[in-house]
Amino acid sequence: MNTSPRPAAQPTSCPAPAPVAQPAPDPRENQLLAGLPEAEWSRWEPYLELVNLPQGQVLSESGRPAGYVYFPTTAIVSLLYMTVDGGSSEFAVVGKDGLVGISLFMGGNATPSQAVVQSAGFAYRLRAQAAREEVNRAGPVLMMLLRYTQDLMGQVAQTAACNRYHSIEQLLCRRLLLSLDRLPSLALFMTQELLANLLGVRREGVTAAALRLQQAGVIRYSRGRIDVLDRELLEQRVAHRTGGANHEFFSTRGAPVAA
Amino acid sequence: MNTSPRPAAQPTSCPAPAPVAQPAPDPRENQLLAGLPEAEWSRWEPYLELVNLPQGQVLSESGRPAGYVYFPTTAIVSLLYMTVDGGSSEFAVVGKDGLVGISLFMGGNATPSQAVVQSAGFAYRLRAQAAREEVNRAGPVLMMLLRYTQDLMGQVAQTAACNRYHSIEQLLCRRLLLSLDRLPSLALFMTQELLANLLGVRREGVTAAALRLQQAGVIRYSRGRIDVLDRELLEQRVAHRTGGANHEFFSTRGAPVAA
DNA sequence: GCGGGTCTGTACGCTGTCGAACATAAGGCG
DNA sequence: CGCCTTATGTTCGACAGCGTACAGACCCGC
Repeated sequence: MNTSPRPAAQPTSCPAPAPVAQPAPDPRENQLLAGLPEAEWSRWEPYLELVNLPQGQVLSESGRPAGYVYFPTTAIVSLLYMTVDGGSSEFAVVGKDGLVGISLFMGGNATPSQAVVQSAGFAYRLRAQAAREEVNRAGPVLMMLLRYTQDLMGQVAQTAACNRYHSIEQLLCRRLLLSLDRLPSLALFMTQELLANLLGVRREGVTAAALRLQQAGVIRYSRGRIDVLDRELLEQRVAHRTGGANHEFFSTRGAPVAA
Repeated sequence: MNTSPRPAAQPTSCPAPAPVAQPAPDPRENQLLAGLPEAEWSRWEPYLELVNLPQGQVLSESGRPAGYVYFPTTAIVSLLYMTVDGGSSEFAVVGKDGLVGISLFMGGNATPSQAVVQSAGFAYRLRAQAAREEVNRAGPVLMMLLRYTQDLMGQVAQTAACNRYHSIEQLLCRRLLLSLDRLPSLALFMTQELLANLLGVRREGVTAAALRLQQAGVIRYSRGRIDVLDRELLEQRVAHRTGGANHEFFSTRGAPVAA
């Protein structure tokens, strides 16, 4: 059986690429914001506040209510389920495809979860109060929020299934793709240790899997930097049953949310 | 590594206790319905339709939209994530504490999931259209739906974590408790084969775990009937680390939803 | 260019789970 | 009562992942 949960996945150290890239961050890079009708968008725009999220920052915790809803553009955020003994397990990944802070506009949040910035970058945030008001309007924004929530649910359900059936290598491939889908480049900045914590496996397990991937020419990595050389191969390995039939398994990408 | 997903968990055979018990089913046994304010409740009551759900019935599938939202009272429904090769993995359990058909009032449902009646019983159902109209009112009903969705998310996230860290015995204990929390009695009607499919493990693994539980006086079972003798012991075993420190782990019960 | 911290690679024994195949028991039904 | 189906129990070898411990490799700062 699996035993101790991995330590909490908030690396105090991780080789983020210095003070992060500085390109102009357009709020509409976030797909949810981009999908808003003009009317709602112009109402919101003045209230959106640009923030630079350093890797490791905690955006929300189960106990106290976070004051903002975050719409990442270049940042990536991990949603972690916290165990009683301080461990954690990632159950969803949010990037430019989504938003952090669902619990703000859906009633009480009793789930021991945490949102931690996993990859430094930019996000736009909105005061919780503003978000709640939008819910009461029962307009397109509410629909957007509901659609995204639905999508997130799908991602979490898939995570549950993967956690049950996948090998470490498969989990790793899937996780790399989750980040890849939310970044412009093919370079990921995360150590094997961090990956192990997110996936809930041993660091050595990640090392072994990463080695295989590197030898197969799928990725190249060194000290916290991972370059994806062949995305297709990566996708194949998620589905690939190592021994046995070669059927597909889980699709990796979440369904596109905002049109 | 884990390999093949378990076969789909829709047992064509399962020793349900004949034509099910026939007690008078009060809609307000469902906690969500019970939590509605008077105004909403009286608006809804005429539209609620009592249905008797046989074990194995599929309430909704990813492809086609189900026409109803179901509020179980005595029935229990499994939410299953479907894999591409026909396997399935349970990611949530819904009983009198919740509702089936979230995707009806939240936009597009791209998740390959299925809602299957796991334990025969009664439920009240409402036409999808009626549910959608309530969302647009942005009233207490919407709040109720959002709160429950939030709760469900928590349950799914927990399932993901459990699937990563728990042993078969722990998974089994948790699953028994999930059913127990949604039934009036201490008798569960499910074969080890069915349990194995829900949990995503081998039937033999369930047999071994169940044997240990029986020998420890936690449960007693025979051919599809499981009697829980000591619920507390069951709860302990979910958290219990077999070897090593004895800290708690995940709480089993979902947070109460409707006040 | 030397030292220390961090990230990655390797090894060993152990246990839980898997796949497969088969043995026993408990009900249902004719 | 006896047969057949279904549920549960048992066994065996294989192997992925775990815990632990340690060795190299790379980077940074002094």
